[in-house]
Amino acid sequence: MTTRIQMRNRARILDAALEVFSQQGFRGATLDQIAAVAGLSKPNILYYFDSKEAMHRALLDALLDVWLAPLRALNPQGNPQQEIIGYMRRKLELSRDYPRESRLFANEVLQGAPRLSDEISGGLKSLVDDSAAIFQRWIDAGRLPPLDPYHLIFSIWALTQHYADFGAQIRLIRDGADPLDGADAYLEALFTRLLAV
Amino acid sequence: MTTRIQMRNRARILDAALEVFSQQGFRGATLDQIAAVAGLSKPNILYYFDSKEAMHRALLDALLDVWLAPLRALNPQGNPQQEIIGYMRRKLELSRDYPRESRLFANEVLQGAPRLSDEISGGLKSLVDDSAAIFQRWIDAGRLPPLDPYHLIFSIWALTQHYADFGAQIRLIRDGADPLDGADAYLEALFTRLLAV
DNA sequence: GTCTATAGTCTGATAGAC
DNA sequence: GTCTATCAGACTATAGAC
Repeated sequence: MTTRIQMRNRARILDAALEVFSQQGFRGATLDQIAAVAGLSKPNILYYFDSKEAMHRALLDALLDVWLAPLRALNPQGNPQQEIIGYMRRKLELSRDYPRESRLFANEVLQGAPRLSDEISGGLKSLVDDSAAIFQRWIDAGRLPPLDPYHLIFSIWALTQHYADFGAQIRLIRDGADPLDGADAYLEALFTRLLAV
Repeated sequence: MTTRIQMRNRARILDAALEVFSQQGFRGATLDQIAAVAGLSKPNILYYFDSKEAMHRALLDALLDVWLAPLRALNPQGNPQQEIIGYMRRKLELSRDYPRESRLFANEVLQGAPRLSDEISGGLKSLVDDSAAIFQRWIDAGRLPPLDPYHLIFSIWALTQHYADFGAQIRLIRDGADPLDGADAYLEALFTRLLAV
């Protein structure tokens, strides 16, 4: 049986682990740091998770649903421009609301995705293939300009995730301002121009 | 005096360090790994560099010139569309020719840029400010659409560096193909559409 | 469930022979 | 200049008291 205290502690540990892993990467993070952020002792967090890797895996697995939800929400029957810009907006919201998750994912991919499970990578690939097929049909129907569908998806990821993953650099250049200031309007203008037929 | 052997060993160590740091991050990298890749013993690489951090610093410092060169090549007297697309192309070439350097930099920024020297960050900021001012004058003259100059720069970085930094993810989705396949044509089309007045 | 204590391993760096 | 040997500290994980 799982008590309320157990659930609360698990949640606190995962939140602390996300905080540390997203900033330091897997190997850079230490259980001491995670325990300190969680406000628990080191053996205690290992009572809830078998190992450091188990914590990391739990975070990546939990990430999957949140991360792919915007792409799943794409409607093949909708208006191409509205659908794609809507997808971009939802991805940008993820950068705003879940920057730590974005950096956790970026850290993992940057290191060659060694701990990304087959489930995650497989689900990701088939979802991208399906979405690219939808884009291609819109292009064939003359409702979108002839842009490579895969690169279109990559460019949405690149543009939106950049604000979370490279936020430190943007803050440095813009004197500490919120990296996402003005990003909505800029990206909407960019995609409006890009997708016009 | 510095001999040829010393120079060659220094270069081998730096190349090995780049290989390991770019894939594992600063804390994830170990001197054992770097020594193995360099084909030298651990004490020997510490004979050439005082510490692990000294190696990392040497790499980041060497990175500065290469990394900022494309932005320096911007010509205020040139044609806005050609200048910006030319800048984008040179940045994309960096992702193709120096993906490890791109990932080294990404790792550093992702972790909050704790080891980015003031010289690097200061030089970066003033160069970006100058370039943004050039873009703004082009906009004021009606030669560019009214796009936020800073976000325009961020989007060039995001789009081009993504192919190096997230290459593992792209390779996974595209069945192992070269991440940069078709990127040139796609990005040229994107910026042609974006920058048209 | 949570703690202190600690085992066992890894890591950055140094000592000293050659 | 390069090696073997090794130190001191940090790290993940476990043992065992409570």
